Amino acid sequence: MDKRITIYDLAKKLGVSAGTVSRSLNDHPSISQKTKDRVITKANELGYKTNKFAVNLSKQKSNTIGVIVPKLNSIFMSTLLAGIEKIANEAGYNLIISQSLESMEKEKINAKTLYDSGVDALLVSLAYDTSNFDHFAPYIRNKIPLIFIDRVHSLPNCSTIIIDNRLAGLEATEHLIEQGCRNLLYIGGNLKRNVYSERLQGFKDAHEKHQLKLTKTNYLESSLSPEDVDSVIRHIQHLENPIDGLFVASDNFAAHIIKALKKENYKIPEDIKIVGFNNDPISELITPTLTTINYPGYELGVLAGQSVISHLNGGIDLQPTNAINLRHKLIVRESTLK
Amino acid sequence: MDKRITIYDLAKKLGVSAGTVSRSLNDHPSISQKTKDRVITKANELGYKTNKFAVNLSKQKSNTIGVIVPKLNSIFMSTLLAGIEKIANEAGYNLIISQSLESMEKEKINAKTLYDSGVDALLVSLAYDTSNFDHFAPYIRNKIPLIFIDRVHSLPNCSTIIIDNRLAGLEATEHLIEQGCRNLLYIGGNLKRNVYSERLQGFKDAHEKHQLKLTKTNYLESSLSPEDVDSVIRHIQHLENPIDGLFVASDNFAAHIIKALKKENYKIPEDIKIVGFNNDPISELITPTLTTINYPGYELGVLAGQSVISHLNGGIDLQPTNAINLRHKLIVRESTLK
DNA sequence: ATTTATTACGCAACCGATTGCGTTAATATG
DNA sequence: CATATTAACGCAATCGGTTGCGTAATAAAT
Repeated sequence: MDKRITIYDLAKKLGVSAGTVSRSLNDHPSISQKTKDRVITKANELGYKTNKFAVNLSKQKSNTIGVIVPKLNSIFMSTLLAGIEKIANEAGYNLIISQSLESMEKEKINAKTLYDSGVDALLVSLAYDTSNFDHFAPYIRNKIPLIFIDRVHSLPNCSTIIIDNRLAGLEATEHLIEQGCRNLLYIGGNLKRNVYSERLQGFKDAHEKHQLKLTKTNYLESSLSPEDVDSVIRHIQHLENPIDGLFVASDNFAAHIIKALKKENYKIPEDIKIVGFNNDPISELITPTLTTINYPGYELGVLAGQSVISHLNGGIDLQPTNAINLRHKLIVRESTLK
Repeated sequence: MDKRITIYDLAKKLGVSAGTVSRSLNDHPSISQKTKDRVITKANELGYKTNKFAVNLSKQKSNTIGVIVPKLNSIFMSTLLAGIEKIANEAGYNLIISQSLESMEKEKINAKTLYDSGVDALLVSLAYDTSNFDHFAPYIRNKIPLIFIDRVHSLPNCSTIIIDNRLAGLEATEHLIEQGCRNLLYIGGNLKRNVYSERLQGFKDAHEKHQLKLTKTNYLESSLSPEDVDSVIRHIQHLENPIDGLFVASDNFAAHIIKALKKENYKIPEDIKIVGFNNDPISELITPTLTTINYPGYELGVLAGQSVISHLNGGIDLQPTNAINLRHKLIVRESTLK
C-alpha cells in the first residue's frame, strides 16, 4: 500500500516489457487495443502512478511554467496571475511563481533558479529597476519561450502582452482637458518602465494636441507607495500655478492622494479632478469614485497563458517578435465631474 | 555552447569518475580538497549546470512546495502568498501555486496534480465548499507535510496556522456593544469554513456575555461577493428591529455594504456602526474609514513558510497536531465612532 | 505456397545525477 | 618491517520512464 509501483512491476505481472507498458499507458498506436486494455486495467488495479521525475528526466521538460512578477500582493498582479493560472491549469501545466520584490537582483536570481528548475517557459513582468537583461539570455539561447507582460522590454524573439499605454495616457489626459482642466500633473512610477513612460508620453501628446504648454513641474516620478504621499502633496501645494487636474498612473496611489488632498481641504472634483489607472476595485469604493482606465488584468493573464501554451504545444513560432495589444477603456466616474 | 554538459563530461575531461565529480560538487567529505577544486574549476570553466530533473529522480524530491488557495486575486490571499514565497524562495524552494476557485472539485484536481508533480509539501487554504477531505489522504499516507492556513480543517498530523477567529469575533462584537449598539447583524461566509463559523461563535459569545438576546435574524450567511450586496441591503431594510451595528467578516464586502447603505441614506456611523475584518488597504481609504480586525496575512504566510521549511529540513515532527495561533488586533476607525 | 507488408512487441540504450560498497594507496601503529 | 587504519576514489546499481530499432508473428498479395 505504501510502495510505489512502476512500469516494471506492471510489466512483470503482465508478462510484457516495460516499453510496452509505457506505450500502452501513453496510447501509442503501435500497441494493440487488447494489450492496452490489459495494461490499463492492471494499472488501475494496482494503483499505478506515473513518476513525474522520471518523465521529466527522459523528456527533458517539466510541464511547468515559470512566472516572475514584481510583487504578488497587488490587485493587478494577483488578478493577472489568476488569469494565467486558469489557463495553465486547464492545459495541465503547473505554475511556479516568484516575486522580484521590484529588485533587479532578485529578478536575476529568480530567473536563474527557474531556469535551473527547468521551466518550459517563462512569463515576466519586470521589476521596478531592471535595466539589464542578461539574465534572460539563457532562455533565449535555449529557445525557451519568454513572454513579457505589462512591464515589458523588447527582446528578440520574445512576445509582449500589453495595452496601448500611450493612447490610454492620452485619453485620460484629454478627458481631464475636456472637463475643463488646464494645468495638469502626471504622477507615474519609474520612467524606465514602459508603462509609466508611455503614459507620460500620452500625457504629453494630449498637451500638444490641445496646445497646452508643459513644463517639468507637470510630471512627477514617484514610487507610488503610500510613503510617498506626503511629498507628492507638498509638491502640489508648492506649485506656482495651482493644478486643477491630476493623472495618477495607479488607482491605489490615487486613492491615497485623494484621501490626503481631502484632508488638506481640497475639494474633489471641484478643485482638482483626478484620473487613476487600472480600475482596481478600490476605484469605485472611495469617495468620490475614481475615474480611471480599465486595465484588463485577468484577460491579460489569460492571453499570456494562451500564448505560452500554444507556443509550447503547437510550437507556433508566429512573428519573431509578437506584440499583443489588449483594449483599454476610460471609465468616467465622480472624480472628474464638471 | 548549446549542449549541456554533464558530470560525465566533466569526469572524462578530468580523468576521474562521475561519482567523484558528483561528490565534489556536493562538497562530500570523502573527497580531497584538491580534487574538489579541480572539479569545481573545470565545472565553472565549462559552464556546467546541474540537471534538476536527474537530481529529482534520484532523490525523489523536487524542492518544490505546492500551494492551493481559493483564489489568487484577493488582497488577503496574495499577501499571504507573498509571505510564503519570501520564505520559500530564501530557503531555495520553488512554489507551485494553484487556485481552487472556491470549488471542491478543482481543489481535488489540484491536490492530485500537485501530488503527482511530486511536491515536497502542501499548503492549503480550503475552498468555500470543501466538505470532504479524502483528496488529502495521499499526502498523509506518504508523510508529505500538509499544512492548513486560514481556512483550515483538523486532520491528524497536519498543522494549522490561524488566528483566534472566535476571540476576534467576540472583540469586534463587544466593541460595537461598547459603542452603544444593541441590535447587531453578523454577515459572514459559508459556515462550513472555520473562519466564518468561529467569528459567528464569537459574535454569539459577546451577546451572551452582555446578556443581549439573539435570533436567527441577527446573522446572515452570504457569498461575500458584490452581487450579494443588494439582497443584504434588503434584508437590513426589512428587519423588524432596525439594526444599529454591523459586523462583516470581510473588509471588502463591508466596503460595498457601506457604499450601498450610504446610497440608501443611512448615516455611518450615526445610524449603523460597522466593523469589518482583515484590515485590507481599502479599510482606511473609504469614507468613513472602517474599524476592522487586523489579520496579519503576510505574517501568516511567513509562518506557514517557516513551518514547512523546518518540517522539510529538520524533519521536526513537533506535536502531532500542531496549531499555530497568530495575534490579531482590533483597529478602531471612523465607522464605529460614537 | 512463397513473398511482402503490417502489426505488435521486446530489447536495450538513454536521460543525468546519487550513493552503498569495494578497492587502492598513503599513513599510522606496534 | 608487517599490519591496521584511513583517506580518496572508482564501480555499478538505481531512480522510473521513453524511444529508436530490430524481429517474430500474422495478414495480405502474388
